[in-house]
Amino acid sequence: MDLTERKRRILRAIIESYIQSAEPVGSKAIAQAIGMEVSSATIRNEMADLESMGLLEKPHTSAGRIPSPKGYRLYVNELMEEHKLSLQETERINQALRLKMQELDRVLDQAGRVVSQLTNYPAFALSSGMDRVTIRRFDLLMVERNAFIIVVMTDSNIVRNRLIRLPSDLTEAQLQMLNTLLNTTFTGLTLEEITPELMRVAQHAAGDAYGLISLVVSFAIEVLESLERRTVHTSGLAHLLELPEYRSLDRAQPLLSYLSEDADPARFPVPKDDPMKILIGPENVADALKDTSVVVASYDIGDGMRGVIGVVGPTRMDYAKITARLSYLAEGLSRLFGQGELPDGRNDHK
Amino acid sequence: MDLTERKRRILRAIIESYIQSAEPVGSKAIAQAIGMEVSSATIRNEMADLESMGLLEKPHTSAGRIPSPKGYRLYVNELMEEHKLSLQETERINQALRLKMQELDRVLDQAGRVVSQLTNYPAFALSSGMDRVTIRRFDLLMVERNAFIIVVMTDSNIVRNRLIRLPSDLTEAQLQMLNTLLNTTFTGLTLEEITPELMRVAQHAAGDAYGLISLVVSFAIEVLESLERRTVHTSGLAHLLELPEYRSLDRAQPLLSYLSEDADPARFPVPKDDPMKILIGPENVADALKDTSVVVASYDIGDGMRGVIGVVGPTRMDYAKITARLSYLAEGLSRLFGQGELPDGRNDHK
DNA sequence: ATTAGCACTCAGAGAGTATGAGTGCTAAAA
DNA sequence: TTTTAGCACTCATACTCTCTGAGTGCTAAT
Repeated sequence: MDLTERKRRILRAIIESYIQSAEPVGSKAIAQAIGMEVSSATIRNEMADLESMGLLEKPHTSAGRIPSPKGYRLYVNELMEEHKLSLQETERINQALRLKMQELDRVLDQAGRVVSQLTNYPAFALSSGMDRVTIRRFDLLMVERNAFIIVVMTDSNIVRNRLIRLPSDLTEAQLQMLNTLLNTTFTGLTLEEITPELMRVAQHAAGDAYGLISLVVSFAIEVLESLERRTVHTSGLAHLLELPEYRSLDRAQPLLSYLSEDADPARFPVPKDDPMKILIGPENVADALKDTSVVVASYDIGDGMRGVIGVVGPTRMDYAKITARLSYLAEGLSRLFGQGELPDGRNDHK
Repeated sequence: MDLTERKRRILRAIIESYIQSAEPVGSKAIAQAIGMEVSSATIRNEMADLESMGLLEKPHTSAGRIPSPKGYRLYVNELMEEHKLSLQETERINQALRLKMQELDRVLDQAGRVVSQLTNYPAFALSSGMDRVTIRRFDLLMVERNAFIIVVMTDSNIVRNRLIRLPSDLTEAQLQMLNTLLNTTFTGLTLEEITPELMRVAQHAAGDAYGLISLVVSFAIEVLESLERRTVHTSGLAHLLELPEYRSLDRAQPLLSYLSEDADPARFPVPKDDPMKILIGPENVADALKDTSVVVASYDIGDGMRGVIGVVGPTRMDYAKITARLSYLAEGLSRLFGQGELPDGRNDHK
């Protein structure tokens, strides 16, 4: 059986109605939506066909039809019209980019927050853990006789610092020596390359100052570790409860706990080749997401790394609107990072 | 009518049973809990008295009794026994302090996360915005000809940094000059004291390099602003839904939206004089919290500043357990910060 | 002061019924 | 061959009614 133009129109009308109302759609309503060119009986026949093609489903005999995941897929691939962002929408996103990014101190993670506010769905943001990060340079700044600041900068242009206080005093000369030693011995090394042997070598070279060396190096290790670690941030989980499909706690609970707090980054889908990906219901690998859809977009954060933001919702989510907003935001983020100037001080990528 | 010893025992038994089960407590159950010294009829009489004293309530005629807020208050003040933390519990908290604090990069905010995991209730953490922060020193570190790192340190020993890239090149001498100018002109100033006039003066002094000055100063302003701003972080909101009183979404929804995301710090109670405060039901100012209880504790973050962590839950929350855990954690945090060594690099307080 | 006994209350569960939106099928009309 | 009107059928939902049992307050006896 082939998908005539009329069938497509009907399918699209059904999906768009269902996206709006979350209620099964009946033949009569569609007849009207289509424009009364045919009667509801005809629509019924068509709907029966669409069902046998696997594009529609019936919650029970005497309800209307709802789209199947396959139906949504067809819709997303072929039927869906690009949602044009209104001036207000783009303005709102731009504002979020400008304002929020200045306010929030961990841009990467907090991008998720913006997404969730923008879409009114729960959102997540992944920081893509980097491989093989190394320290490019160390700087030690004397503050008082017994305190100094460590500043380390990685090869991916991330800068981190820490204030260290010491029980004993310290001369400018010592610090200078330390600085040289660090920059000659510990730059350009990955986490694995900082071995105990290396530390022993450093111990020989440094003598008394070895205690200081190990303080600085363990800070460097912390920095490298934190950068290699991938992290998830979820936000707007409460939005889930606003949706009719999650009014019942039994439905909401498992999804919430899947998403909440210390979620495992590996559980979240990431777009591979394309900048954006839509996963509908069972297309998701994770069991907890089998009844939900996920839209993910990635954005450029410089140095060839990509950040990921995504939205989670019921399969009937408004794909057109969400994808439009998400991709606009992702583009904005890419631009922001691509320019080489991060608004926040503690996360500097090129 | 006075509160005899027996009445107190009965009240306590009722409250502790209700805390456990969330079900109205009947006279028979209490007779048993007390030890069968008296019959249920006697308990009923006592309960009637307790009710007329405003310590108990009836959801309806033929249910058992539940404690009133006044009852909880009495319990908390006089009846409650100190909950002794078990070895496992203290160990768990210590571990959270050690481990989590190293992992998480924004200790202050993330303290809330630990609380929520520790108590299984939604939790919040406030960073107490500081007054009159000033920059104590600026450091500029040359990275490449067209890039340098700004490091600023505030009078409260917080260090922040940012990498700046420039379209044009820059000499070491220029940077040196800039450094001196910044450290003579812009240190020790509060946000309000950095006026346009001051900027004009700096413009005269700096000449061509003014563009750089304004870059650095606007970064400093950002830092000062971010420190003066009080922020809330809530976590573990999903725990709310595990509680029987919030199984119905209509109850949970308003509280969730009150707590969620961009909540206003001013809405959250803070302990004033004592290190810990319990607010029971209507004792809360905020309408949305009228049916809930809040336990808040503050901890020392150095430089005379205090952080606040708190737990939100139904009025029947297990005050004994929660307060014990919260205060132990708060003490641990105070110790951690008090030592002057913060585990994370980007938030250095004394 | 305590207790046994008893009538009374009332939320919640379960059963039965009505409602109506929506379907599939058939047979006639286009 | 396609479309349509008509009709019997389905079934989730809402509603009503009744029953049950935990729990109460009161009274009279201990």
